[in-house]
Amino acid sequence: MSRSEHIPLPAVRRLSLYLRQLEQLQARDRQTVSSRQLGETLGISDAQIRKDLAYFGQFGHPGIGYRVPELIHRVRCILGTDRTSNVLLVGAGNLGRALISYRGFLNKGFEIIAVFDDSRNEVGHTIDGARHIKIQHPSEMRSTVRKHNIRLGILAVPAPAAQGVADRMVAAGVRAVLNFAPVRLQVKDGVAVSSVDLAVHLEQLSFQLGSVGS
Amino acid sequence: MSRSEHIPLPAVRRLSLYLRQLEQLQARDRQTVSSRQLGETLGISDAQIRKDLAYFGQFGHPGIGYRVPELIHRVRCILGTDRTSNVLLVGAGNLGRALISYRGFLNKGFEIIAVFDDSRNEVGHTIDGARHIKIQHPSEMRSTVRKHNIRLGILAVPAPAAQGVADRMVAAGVRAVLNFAPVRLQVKDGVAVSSVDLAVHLEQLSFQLGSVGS
DNA sequence: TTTTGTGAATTGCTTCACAGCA
DNA sequence: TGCTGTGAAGCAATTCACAAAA
Repeated sequence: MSRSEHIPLPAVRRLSLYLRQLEQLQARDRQTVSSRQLGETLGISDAQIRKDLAYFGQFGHPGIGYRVPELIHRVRCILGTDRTSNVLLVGAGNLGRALISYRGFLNKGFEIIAVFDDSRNEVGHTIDGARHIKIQHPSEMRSTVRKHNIRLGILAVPAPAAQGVADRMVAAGVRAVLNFAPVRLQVKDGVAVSSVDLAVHLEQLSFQLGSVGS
Repeated sequence: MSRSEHIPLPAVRRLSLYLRQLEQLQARDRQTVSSRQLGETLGISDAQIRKDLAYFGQFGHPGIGYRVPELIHRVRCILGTDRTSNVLLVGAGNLGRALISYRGFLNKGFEIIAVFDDSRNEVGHTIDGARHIKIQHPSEMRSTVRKHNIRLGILAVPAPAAQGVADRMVAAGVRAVLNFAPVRLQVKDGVAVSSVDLAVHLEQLSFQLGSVGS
């Protein structure tokens, strides 16, 4: 069962949602949860949840449901967030700074430990928000990636620079890129890209506004 | 053909990508483009593009392709971005400020014209970045929404506050919400929600890292 | 009972392949 | 010839429904 029989990407995305909900349940000292209960808050069917989890193994207990702490551990292992990953970020503009100071990353298993920007007046300076991260010049990227075993990079530069920076990141050894630029990135096989595209989100909402009619 | 025969949501999302690519082509004075050419840069098949566009009408010219300026106009009308929409934003923290100063919105047909935050030391102050937007208290939301005919709201507050703010936005008359909080928002029928979920993106990438093996 | 895990049925989306038009 | 628009075919994802387990 476990891996290899081809897992739908939507199932992986939902796994993240399950994990978050499970963490909330754990915070309330809930010991077990059924697929139906888990799905209710998330608007996902019980069958969907069981099938999603079954792609990765048998974690449930018939008649009982899923044990919350156990399932949290299993899902974290599946997603690879059972240990914290070092992350780099390129682009110390408004968005980049907002991401750096975003608290949510750390307890999700990600830590931004290096920031790059090529503009003169940024390099060498420290980010305002607490943790003393010095902004480095991109030329140092390769050595930093090796030194801290960085596999994931966040791309928060303007669109015209995005592909060039992505190439640099991949050349430096980064294997997964979270892209905020409104551009389709070309990367070699074995490198994963996930894009956050604000225009697409806004236009999708705008379309839905038109469909319902005001 | 046009509306009503049920349009796949993925098709709407791709429409945004087509539009962006078309705008780039127009900037290079390209007059026409075939579905194959349009798809090449985006990694989308020609048949997919023709089918997506056919959900909304017949815009192409056999033997020629699609006329770039014409198709741009048509797609903007479909998405509802042929005229600029007034947008409000709640949450003047790091992320909120980054979004306000983000240039990309305006020429995509969206303008943030009102910002709300309930923390004492924010209300009344002006956002640093250029355009003199005063931060308002949420109690003024309803009147501002009516006054400026706002239908779309951006939610950039911490998770625990998100549902409450969403309720307030909907009560004020907002019909579409772009949500940045890691929470499943409950809204009444007729209100559209689209969520940007960083944890989901990061965990998806983390999973893919594990699948390929380092 | 309750609830899982899973084959079977179904729904939805994408690709194929070709008639028709320029 | 080149290219669109579209029914038919194929594939992928979701839901159904039930045997097995507690």
